This record gives sequence, C-alpha cells and structure tokens, in this order.
Amino acid sequence: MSDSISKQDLIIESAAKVFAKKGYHNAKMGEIAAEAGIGKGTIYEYFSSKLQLFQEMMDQSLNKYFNKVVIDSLEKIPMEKRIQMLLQGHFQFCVENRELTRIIFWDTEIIDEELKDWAYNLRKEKESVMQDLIQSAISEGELRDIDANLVTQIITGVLGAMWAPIVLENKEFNIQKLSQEVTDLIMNGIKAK
Amino acid sequence: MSDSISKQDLIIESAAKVFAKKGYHNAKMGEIAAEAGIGKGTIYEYFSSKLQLFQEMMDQSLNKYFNKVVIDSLEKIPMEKRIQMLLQGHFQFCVENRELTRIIFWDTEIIDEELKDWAYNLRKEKESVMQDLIQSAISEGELRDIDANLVTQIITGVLGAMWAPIVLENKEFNIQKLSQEVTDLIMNGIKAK
Amino acid sequence: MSDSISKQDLIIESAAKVFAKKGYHNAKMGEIAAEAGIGKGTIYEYFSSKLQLFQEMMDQSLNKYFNKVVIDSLEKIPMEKRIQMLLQGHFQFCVENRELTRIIFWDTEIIDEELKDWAYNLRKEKESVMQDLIQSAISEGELRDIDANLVTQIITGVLGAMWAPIVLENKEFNIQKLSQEVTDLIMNGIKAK
Amino acid sequence: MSDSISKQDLIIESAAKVFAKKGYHNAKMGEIAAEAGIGKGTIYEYFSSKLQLFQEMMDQSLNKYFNKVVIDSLEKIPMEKRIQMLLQGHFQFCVENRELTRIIFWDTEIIDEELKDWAYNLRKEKESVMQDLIQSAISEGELRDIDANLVTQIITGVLGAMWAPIVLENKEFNIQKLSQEVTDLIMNGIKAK
DNA sequence: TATGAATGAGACTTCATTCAT
DNA sequence: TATGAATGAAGTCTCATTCAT
Repeated sequence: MSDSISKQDLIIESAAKVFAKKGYHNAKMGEIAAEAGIGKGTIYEYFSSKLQLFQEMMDQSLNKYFNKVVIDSLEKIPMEKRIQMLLQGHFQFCVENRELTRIIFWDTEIIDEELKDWAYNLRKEKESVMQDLIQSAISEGELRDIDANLVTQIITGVLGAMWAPIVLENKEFNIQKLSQEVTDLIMNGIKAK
Repeated sequence: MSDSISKQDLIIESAAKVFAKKGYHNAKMGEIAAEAGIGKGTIYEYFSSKLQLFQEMMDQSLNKYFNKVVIDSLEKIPMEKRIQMLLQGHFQFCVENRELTRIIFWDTEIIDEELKDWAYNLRKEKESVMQDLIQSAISEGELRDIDANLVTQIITGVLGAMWAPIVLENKEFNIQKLSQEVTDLIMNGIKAK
Repeated sequence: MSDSISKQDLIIESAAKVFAKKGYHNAKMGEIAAEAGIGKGTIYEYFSSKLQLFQEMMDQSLNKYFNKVVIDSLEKIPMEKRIQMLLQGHFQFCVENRELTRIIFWDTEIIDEELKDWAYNLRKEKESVMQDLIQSAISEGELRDIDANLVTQIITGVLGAMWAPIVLENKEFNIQKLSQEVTDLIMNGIKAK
Repeated sequence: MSDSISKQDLIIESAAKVFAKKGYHNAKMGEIAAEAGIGKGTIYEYFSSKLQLFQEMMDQSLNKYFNKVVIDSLEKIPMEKRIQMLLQGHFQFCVENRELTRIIFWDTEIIDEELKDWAYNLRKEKESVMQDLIQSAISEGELRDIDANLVTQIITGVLGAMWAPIVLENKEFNIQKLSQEVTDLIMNGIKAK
C-alpha cells in the first residue's frame, strides 16, 4: 500500500494535512516535507512552488469531493432521493475526510490576488454540474419553477454551513437521520402546515 | 465628520478596507497606516499587534452586521416577514459594505492556531440570537417542530452562500424581489406541490 | 566626517569593499551589512535587491574612475603630456582605491544575462570620451592618422593590464617614472631606432 | 570522431561552452551534463567537484590559447614579424574559439578565495614565455632597451582589449590588415613623425 | 561505469515591531 | 502623542553533491 502511492500523491496528501491544520500562510514547506517523511528539496522536484502545490492539492481535493458527493446523485431517481443522497454523501465525506473538508469549505483565505479568482471559478465550475441537475428537475416538474441558480446557491450554502459542527466540534450524529431531516427542510420548507 | 471619528476607529476602518482586499497575511501594517493617513508606529499606540487589530476589527464588523441584520428582525411580527427582513437586511448590508462582507463571510483564513477557535465561537455566539428567535417561533407553532439549531445552520448557510455573487461578481439585482423569493423557498421548500 | 556620509553612500562603500574582495556571488548581503555596521534589512530600505546594489555601486565606481582619470587630462595641452597624465591618474587611482580598481577591471563576471550588456555598454560609453580626445589629436596632426577606435582600445588595454601588479602584488613603484615610461612606449613604440 | 574523444574531454568541452555562456556561478552542473548528453552523476566520476572541473577546463583552455598563439611566434624571425604573427594568431583564435576566448579574457570572476591566486598565477606563468621572447629581442637590439616586463604587460593588455569587439559585437574585420596595423602601432607608437 | 532522484545547507528577501526623536 | 528608520527572525527556493540501483 505504502509503496503503491506515488511520491507526487504522497506530497499532496501531506500538504493537504498541513494546509488544513495551519492554513496556507502558516504552513511551512519544511513541515509538509517532514509530514511526508522526505527532504525539503524533494517537494520542488514535483511542484515548482508552494503556490502551485496548494493549487494542485486544492484542485484534487475539490475533485475528490465532487466526485464522491455530486456524481453519486446523478442517477435517474426522484429529486428528493437525490438531494438526500447528496447530503448523505456530503456528511460521509466530512466525517471521512476532515482535513480535506476544512480546506474545501474553510481555507478560502486570500493567498494571492490571482488565486482568488482561480479558486472562486474552480468552485463555480464544479457547482455547474449541480445546477444542471436542478434545472432538469425543474423542467420535469419535480421542483417548483424557480431560478435554478438560486436553488443551487441555497443547497451549496446549506452544505457549506453543515460541515463545521461535524469537523470542528467532533459531534456525534446519525448521518442517515440528519440527511433525511435536512432534505425534508429543503424540499418542504420550515413553515408549519 | 472626519474629525468626529476617533483615531482608533479610523485605524479599524482602514484595517477593514485593507484586510478585505488583501486578506490577513497579505495586508501590511504600512499599507493600513497609509490608508489611514498616519504613521506606521501610530497604530501601535492603539493596538498592541497586527493580530489584535484584526480581532478588534473583526469583532466590530460582526457586531455591525448582526446589529443591522438580526436586530432589525426582532420585532414581534410573523416569522415569514421576519425572515424576509433578515434576508433583505443581509442583502442591503452586502451592497453597502462590500469590504466588511468579504471579511465576515470569506476571510476565514487560519491566522493563528488560537484565533481559529476565537473566530468560530464569535460567530456562534452571534448566531445564538438567531437561534433563540427560531426556537420561540417553533414554540409558538409558526414553524414546524424541528431542531432550531438545524434551522439556524440552514439559514446561516443560505446567507453565507448569497453574498459572493453580489460582492464578487457585482451583479445587479432587486433586493426586495430576491429576499421574497429566498424567503419563500426557505419557508415552503423547493418541491413542486 | 562619519556623520556627514549618507547611509546610502555608506552601504555602497561597504558593498564595494565586499564585492571587491569576494566577487558578486560570494558576497553575502549579511556581510555587506556587517561591514557597514547596520542590520541586514536596512540595505533593503535603500536598494531593492542585491543586483541593484551592485549596479549602483558599479555605476558610481566607474564614474569615480573616469572623473578622476580621464577628465583631468582634458585640458588643452600636448597629447603626449595628456597621455602621461592619464596614466599617472590611473596609477594614482589604483593605489588609492585598490578595492574599486579590482571591481572596475576584474570583477566582470557574468552576474545576469542582461547585466552583461549593461556592464559592457557602461564601459563603452565612458570610453567614448577618450575616443573623442584621440580623434581631435589626430585631426590636429599630433597623432598619426590611424583609427581612433583602435588607439582607444590599445590605451584602454594597457590601462586594463597595468593595475593587477599594483593592486594584487602590492608592488612598490614610482608613479611618475612609470607613467613617463609607458607614455613613451605608447607614443614612440617599442622598436629600436 | 565523436567516439575518439574521451568522456573526460567531452565533459570539459561542454563545461567550457556552458561556463562561457553563463559564467561560473550561473552554470549548473545539470546543464553541463545535458550539454554533454550524459547524466549529472557521471561528471563526478571524472571530476571531484564543480570547482575542479572549472580549473581543469581553464587550464586546458589557456594551454590551447598559448600553444596556438605564442608558440607559433617562437621561430627565429624578426621581432616585428613575430608580434604580427602573435596578433594574427590571437585574432584567429578569437574568431575560431569565441567561447574559450570569453572564458580566458572575461570570466575572471572571483569564484573562490584560493582560486583567485591560482588563476592569476596560471596566467602569469603562461605570460613568462612571452616575456622571455621580448627579453631576448631587447638583448639582440631589435627592441629598445626597456623593461621586458613592462612590454609584456603592454602587449598582453592590448591582446586583452582586442577580443571583446570581435567576440561580443561580432564585428567583421580583416585579420591580416588589423594585425599589421596594431603591430605597427606597438612597434612605432602613435605619435606623428 | 552510469544514472538521476533525493537531499539540505545556505542565500535572499519580507515585514511586524521597536524606539529615539 | 506621533513618527518612520532600523532591525532580524523566519521562510521560500536553489543547486552541488550523494548514493542506491
């Protein structure tokens, strides 16, 4: 197992760990190297700079998240079930990848003027998959006729809000039950009937 | 006007501007001083360090936000109307305080190991006002009988998601209409009836 | 005296000393700072980089040399006398400014691709003054009718060759006598009559 | 041809090329290896360090130059003719070995405290052949009775000055004519008769 | 013998903070 | 109180050299 992982991946993995714990600016290259159990200079054999390492790591992390969370909900099943799967996937991911979750949802610091746009667009690009999903559900009459973009934002917002207690507070909770509850709220609203 | 503002506030204001634009680590004390039109050393007459200045600024910014946004919705009026006011206040604030908005919702970078908890708790504390509000609405039967904490998270999540397009993309939009739409979605859900 | 010198000049002076002794690449900023009796960071208050410091120092050194050596020989006196003054000035400068001499005539290492041209042209520009001098002497019949450029090169070559023994070998010699001898050789050649 | 050259020589040749273009400090071992078409580690099979490689290369280059330029002029022919041959050889060498020329006459950077003396003495040693030549010409009455050392310096100086335009500026010129002109100036001086 | 992935010492440079004025 | 010149700790990145293959 440990020799089936490429050095490139090993570095990205260690970088994710350290970036998640310390944030971009407080993470030191030496610390990432130590975490990977390699020499400082070795990182530069695979990545040209700290910034590039961060970008590569972020790109990979977002991919991992979206592959796990969004793609799973692409099957042709009722929307309500899909959203529940989405939330369930999200919670599962949060629990299993605490470091990555922190990076994806928290570490949005301004590292670099250009990186700001890169990060924002990277996220929007990934979200467009979700938006398409919503749009088709609206077209097929499963969802109310509302701005798909708005709904996407709301769902993303909810996801974005529901990782902190899990990851930061280490709360015990029932994934199944929580995702059902939240799905219900998103689908039917909070108003008493 | 400009001489009615204390030097302390002047510095905080300048700090907010620079922190919002550059992020904590890329903001330089010299730049904040220049923005305030004072000498670099003068900042240290009012704040003991960059970190303390950031904390003071953050605290004040969050207060400003919650006072504006939450407090306005505390009157004893129907919950639906309140949420709409909350959203309207939020959007209004976003438009009028683009810099502060960025700081409050974006610049959550990990500045310092201890600051992480401080920032998280500061936010939770402010949110508790909202949670009380929700709880009482549930008690009075206006809202469905669900975990008030969950609802708070969802609403905060939605707010947290709905600033970026406004502030970062400079989108034109109708505040009144948008807040009504989002309120409707939160209250009644997204499912077609 | 020591407080009449600006910090800028103090740094250049120290830089000249260290660059002369160690060469560009072996000179360390910390060493230059130590030589100047200031902190490492202070250098960067006056010069943006090591390279810029080197260029500034070099520019100033060449100016000092040419002002001392060439300008003195501009008076309207016989060419033979002028060349002798030139040589005398050169030797005088070598003796009095051993460090600068080394920099000007030796430390022509390739520091930077662009700097190479900069250095070469800087030198050529200064030499053009000498070339004009030669040209007018030819026009007025004092010198044989030969390519002024060639003569300039020869004289510069001789100057360039006649610093090393003085500076590197610390040889004792009679400036007056040596400059007369060399002038004689340049004017009348080496061939027996 | 290419397999008649030893790997040692191949490396020295490549080193000369790279050192000439970049200077000692900017030349990278990897680049020299690439130029030679071999692995980085292989260089260390033949040379113990970058410094030793440079010294070996320099020694060989100077030998090549002096063999070509000085030795050719050792035959027992009139001094004037000899000097002309010397100059002609020099110019020929410059044109044919632009890289080596640069190294020999330009790249005199201070690589290492000890190397400084080594380089200076290496040059002086080679020059002693020329000095002996001059001395005998003086003894035989062909040249004026002047310090042979001085004349050597002057001739070396002229040679040292007359490579840059050829190598750096890529000037077109007539080797035959130029060497005759310069010989004339050295022999008869620049003064109008 | 040949290789090139890995290494880590060391250099430049930044910038929060100090302190003499 | 206000200032900004001076500082030096600390971090990124380079590259000669090593050594397992």
